[in-house]
Amino acid sequence: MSAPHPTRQALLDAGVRLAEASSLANLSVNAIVGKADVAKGTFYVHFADRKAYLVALHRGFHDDLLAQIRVAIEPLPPGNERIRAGVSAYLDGCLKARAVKALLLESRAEPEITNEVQKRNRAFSRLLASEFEAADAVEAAGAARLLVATIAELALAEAEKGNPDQALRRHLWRMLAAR
Amino acid sequence: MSAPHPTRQALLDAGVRLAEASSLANLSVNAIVGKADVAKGTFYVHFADRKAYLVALHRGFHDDLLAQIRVAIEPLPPGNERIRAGVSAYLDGCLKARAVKALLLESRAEPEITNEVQKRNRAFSRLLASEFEAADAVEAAGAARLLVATIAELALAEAEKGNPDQALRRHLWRMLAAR
DNA sequence: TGTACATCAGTGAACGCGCGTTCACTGATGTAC
DNA sequence: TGTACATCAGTGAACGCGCGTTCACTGATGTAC
Repeated sequence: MSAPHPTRQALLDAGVRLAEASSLANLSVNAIVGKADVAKGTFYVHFADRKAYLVALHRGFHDDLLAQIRVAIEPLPPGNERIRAGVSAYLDGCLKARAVKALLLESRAEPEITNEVQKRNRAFSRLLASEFEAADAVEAAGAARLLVATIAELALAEAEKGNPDQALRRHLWRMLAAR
Repeated sequence: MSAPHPTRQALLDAGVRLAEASSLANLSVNAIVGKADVAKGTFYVHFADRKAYLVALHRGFHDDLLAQIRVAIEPLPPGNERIRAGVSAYLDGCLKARAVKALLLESRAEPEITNEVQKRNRAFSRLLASEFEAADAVEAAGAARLLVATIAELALAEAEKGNPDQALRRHLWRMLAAR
């Protein structure tokens, strides 16, 4: 993992800060370069176009989340405790990243990055399905897809609230067990 | 329920047809009046601005869905069968409305109508929670919220597929039972 | 050590474009007398 | 029946605006000789 160019990173950081404060729709190139305090042309030194920038922003967000999940589940043996640890890592990671509302939800509307979001959600679903000791792999995949959507909704609910919602998490554990 | 003005209805129909074909982002006033074959100024005869139009579009969509659900559950006694009938009516209604992808998902990004979407989702949640014969009303509300998100995701999955996904629905019934 | 050239991140004015919205106007229909 | 006026949906050219993108240029740093 080579160190990214500092100005490129500054532009991505500016995007995260903007997404924290408002919505993806306000992530204009003007706003980004304003926040990063660089000239407009500089944006195009580091990104082919706005679409490429948004994809990069997403990728960074999800890569971070995935890394946190891996750290959380790595020491645990397969089983429900491991699954809950992974899901908790996801939810806690979302809570720390206050840009989650914009990145998780609103970006689904931008046709340019829908593919990226779907790819990431499928990756999460596969990860979850692989934890189910399922006799039928197809059934596990279906269950995982619905559960990933449920988990994302919970992350949004907590993002609005600002802190963990234990009652909702309890419901989630029950759904995970019922699968 | 008084009959709406025909031109106003034509503008709303044009929006639905556009949403079926592409995304909400493409629902520009230009595109709408083009599809409805009226002058641009006519749009503002019937709607205060674009935001008011989008809210009206949503309201129509959800009112239809709710009416279908009410018809489906009305003759049934309380219980799991009634819940499944209501959810099935929702999913089947979404499948018939091919604009569902745009209206259900992408509109969450438009800050102007987020409130409207949240209000409607809360209404669905309350409807679902009221079907649970719960000792604890607070717990039922939490479960209902997560389940509404799961059901919406399933509707999206079926919208992409084009027909009912029985395996996913089976998972949903299991989650509804586990609640 | 000094000169010439190459590289490349950074600059910011300028561009065309499509957007949402406005507004003076038209023309059909209804109402008053 | 005819005339004058009011109402109101509909028109479309024109508006200002902010957007994403381009491009000729700058200036610092590295390389060759």
